[in-house]
Amino acid sequence: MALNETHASPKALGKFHHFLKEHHCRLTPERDLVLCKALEWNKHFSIDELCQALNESGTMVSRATVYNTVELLCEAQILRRIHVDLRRVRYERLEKTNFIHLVCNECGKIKEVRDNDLNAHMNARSFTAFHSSYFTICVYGICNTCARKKKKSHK
Amino acid sequence: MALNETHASPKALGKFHHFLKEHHCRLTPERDLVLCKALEWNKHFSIDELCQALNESGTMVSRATVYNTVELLCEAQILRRIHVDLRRVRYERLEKTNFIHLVCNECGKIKEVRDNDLNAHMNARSFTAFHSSYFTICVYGICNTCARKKKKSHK
DNA sequence: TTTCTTGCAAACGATTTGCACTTTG
DNA sequence: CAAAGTGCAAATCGTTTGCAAGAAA
Repeated sequence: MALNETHASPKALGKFHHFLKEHHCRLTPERDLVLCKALEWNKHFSIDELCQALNESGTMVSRATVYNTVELLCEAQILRRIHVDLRRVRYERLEKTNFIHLVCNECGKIKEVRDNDLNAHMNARSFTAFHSSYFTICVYGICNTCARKKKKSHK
Repeated sequence: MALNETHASPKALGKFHHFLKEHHCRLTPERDLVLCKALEWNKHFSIDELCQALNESGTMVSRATVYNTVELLCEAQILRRIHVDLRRVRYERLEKTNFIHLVCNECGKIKEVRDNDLNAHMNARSFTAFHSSYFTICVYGICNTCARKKKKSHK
């Protein structure tokens, strides 16, 4: 069940700090800022969106640091990376329910759909010689809006 | 059942030609060359690998044309694009059985695993207001080789 | 003959890197 | 104080684009 704990859940912050200590990394204000801002999203976001949001809230964190920190957050299993398409890598909270991502090949919009059976199946599944930490499912196709538009313009 | 019809299956070539005509695109030798070379793969490949293979077989096709043609082949439902990670977009024959891609976050290697139940489930599933044409499933984690290495070096 | 393709090279844009400066432990 | 992290700007690299020349229709 995806709880809507907006803003820095102390749980995630603690987890991150623990991860950093364990890996002999330093606790810096920038890292906390990035984490907190990232957790405000209830949907997937891009590095660029995260940077903009940080700028807008007046907290200055350089782009390079954001990249660096988001990478760490992925390793710490707090965020998950989704590769939707060529130029849009996106991130989301790992604790969120795992949705199916419906990607429209025309307009690029992403819709999220839940599939409990599928989740159960994937979570139960194990692989030989491989330790899985998370998975992503993307379905590519065309959304109704674009399909309608295409039909109209085509003939 | 993934048949191993190496080299240009005339079926795919015909399909491509039909697609091109339907979309008022021209039939060019370059497009055929790219298609044929792409079909030689039984695994996923990158644009770069495709270009290299074309060069090695002495057939000169410019990189831009390869990009262009592969795009067309995706639209024609002959190839499928897989977004495994940040810098590696890969392609594979669409007619191939849909495998689960196990991606190692350490070494980047991709292993393919079949899951018939999952395939059946996904193929049977339909989505509201969305017409799906294909899907990809990626599981991220760490392969045994890397896990072993990590354990050794860490402590 | 007209329009689409090709090939080249330049442009692009997200990500990475090098380096001097700052901060944490 | 030493080592790690930060910010900036430059470098990188896969992909895209503009345009002149060439080839389908």
